[in-house]
Amino acid sequence: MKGYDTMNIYDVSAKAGVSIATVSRVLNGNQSVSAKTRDKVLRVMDELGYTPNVFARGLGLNTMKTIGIMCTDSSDMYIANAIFYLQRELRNNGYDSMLCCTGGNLSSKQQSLELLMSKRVDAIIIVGSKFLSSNPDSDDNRYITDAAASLPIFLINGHLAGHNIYSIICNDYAAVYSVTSEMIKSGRTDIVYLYTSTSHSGLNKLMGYKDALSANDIEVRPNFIHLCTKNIIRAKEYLTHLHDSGEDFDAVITSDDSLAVGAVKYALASRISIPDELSIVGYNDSMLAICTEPEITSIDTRLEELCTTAVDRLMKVFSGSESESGETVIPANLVKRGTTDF
Amino acid sequence: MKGYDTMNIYDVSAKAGVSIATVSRVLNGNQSVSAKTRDKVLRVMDELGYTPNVFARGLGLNTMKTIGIMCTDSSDMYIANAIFYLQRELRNNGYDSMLCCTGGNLSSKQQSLELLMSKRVDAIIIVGSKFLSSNPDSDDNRYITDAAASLPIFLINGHLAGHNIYSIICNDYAAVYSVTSEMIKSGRTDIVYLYTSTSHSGLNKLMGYKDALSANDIEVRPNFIHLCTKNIIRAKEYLTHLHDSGEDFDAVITSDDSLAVGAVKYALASRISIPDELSIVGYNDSMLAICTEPEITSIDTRLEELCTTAVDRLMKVFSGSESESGETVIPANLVKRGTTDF
DNA sequence: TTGTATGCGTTATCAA
DNA sequence: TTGATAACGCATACAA
Repeated sequence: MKGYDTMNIYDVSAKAGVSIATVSRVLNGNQSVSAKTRDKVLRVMDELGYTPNVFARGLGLNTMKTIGIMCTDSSDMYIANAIFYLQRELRNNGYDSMLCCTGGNLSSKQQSLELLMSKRVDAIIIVGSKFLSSNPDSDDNRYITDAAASLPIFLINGHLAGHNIYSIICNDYAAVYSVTSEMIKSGRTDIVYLYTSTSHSGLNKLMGYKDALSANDIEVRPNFIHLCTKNIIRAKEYLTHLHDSGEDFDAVITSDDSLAVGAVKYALASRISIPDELSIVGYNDSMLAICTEPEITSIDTRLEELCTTAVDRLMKVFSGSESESGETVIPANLVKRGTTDF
Repeated sequence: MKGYDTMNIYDVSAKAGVSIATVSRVLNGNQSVSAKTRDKVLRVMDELGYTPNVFARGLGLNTMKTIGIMCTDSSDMYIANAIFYLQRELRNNGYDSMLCCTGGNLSSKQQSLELLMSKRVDAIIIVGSKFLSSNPDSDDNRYITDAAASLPIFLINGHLAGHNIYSIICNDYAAVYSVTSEMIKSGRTDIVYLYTSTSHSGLNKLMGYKDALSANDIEVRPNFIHLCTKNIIRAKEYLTHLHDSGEDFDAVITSDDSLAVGAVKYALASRISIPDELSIVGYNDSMLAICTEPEITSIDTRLEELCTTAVDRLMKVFSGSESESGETVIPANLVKRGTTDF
């Protein structure tokens, strides 16, 4: 007993003694069906275990009520959470989702997008700023703007200009600027910045750090800024190296909790007290932030709001009540824990 | 400029001066087309930017080349990783995936399964033992065995008996039995076991712990076994409580890395040295295991192998070369780190 | 309120 | 090797 049953609208119509048009009307909640007829049809559908065939439906309507979700790597905790929220919200609005994890390779991204489009998804949501090329001059994002001619493209935590392209982003610049300023106000001056990515979002954060220093007349020191891979070990190693080479620093701000964990591990290994001698700030407020002792002060980027907002806007685009492309910005939120004393 | 272009097989046939049947043959790589005709058709397709309509195709073939993936919560790191691997493997085999995160609610699970089936997915992969009801006597898993009448159901890290149901699981019992034995052999006798779930897999692990104790003539003490939610804090609290109530223990084995992190935090807070005074073992070998200082010895459940094996078997089922339902068991692997001294 | 007829874009069967 | 044509299951414009 394999494969789907192949009950169709004709079977229902025959058994119910009505036309297929009437069955179809019942199926689609059309009002102009008498209650009596409707009940009969519904009863027959139930008896027969009938389920409508999505292909036939899609053929006429040319939509599957399905949204494509693309990301580079769904095992990244931040992205995994986004997928969860998006999927839940879409479902609440009667849409399903089809997931594509592409990896970092450009041609693989292009291929995935083509694949989703060949499945006739109704829109595409791209999660994570790393998905996009951060070089605005290159043609590397061209395939996305091209696709936007056919269907709405939403970017969660990413930015791309273009018609039919919608960005929902967290105010990363303001978040880092603000926490850096607070750090300075609390008396720290030698603040290291560790980051993971040169994406649009990554560069915004970095700029927030730099500008906050400048605004307080603190010199921006190149060796206090370091690009790590998203990796606990690398962060720990770099700080150890910095320390061993005689540099003094009393705070570390990071673009990801994993790097902050690395900073904590560096301090523990070097017998440096947290937060007295070293203050540490993470980013994303993930589970990693509460794994260490002390637990890590972290910037909550309000991912859930980003996702619900994206789906809300998408539904508005579908209903025609929103047509303006552009950015929606959501402010971040600082969660204070044991690695800071302000 | 919205919506998909609607080039079809007729446009191609007209422009190429052949029948739609011939176009279809070219599309499907049918051999009985002359090279000359094939080239012409391909050229026209390219010029027109034609892409076949999946709905029309699905209507005839009744398949979308899409696999449904179900889980309770894709933001769980273990599951997020599984989704990543599955999606990659399926893609390599020409299949796409449709994700459904259901939450823990039974009716929501049933609804999701119906939804996936209504989209005519070709098979369903269920990830995580928590998805299933662990009560074999209840009818709570009935909807799954029913669905198996229509399409193959695969379980990653879950078990359910039934025709057309395939389980790919890690040998959790053996893994915990083995690490507990090793712990005992290294001289520990007062071993606490913390676990997160009473799923099939969860109970197997617990049994491994109990049996290892019994095999070494060590008493199984009820208060040394504790069910936490998957939560760092709860684990820490319970151990603190145990310690404060005067119980002596020299090892903690857990069913999840998060609980092991809690154990480490307990030890740090109570100034108990690791691993000298307290030895700790985690489970799943996730990123959490390397967040703490010292890093946590953890059981690698070979999730990637589980996933690739599942997809391999699925493809065999599709090709008809595998028809036997049943379990595939993959052994776990102990990754030794700083929280143990054996 | 209900029914009839047609189109949607393929694949597959049968003839030529 | 090709072409004509019949499914495939549904939605919908138009008739009744």
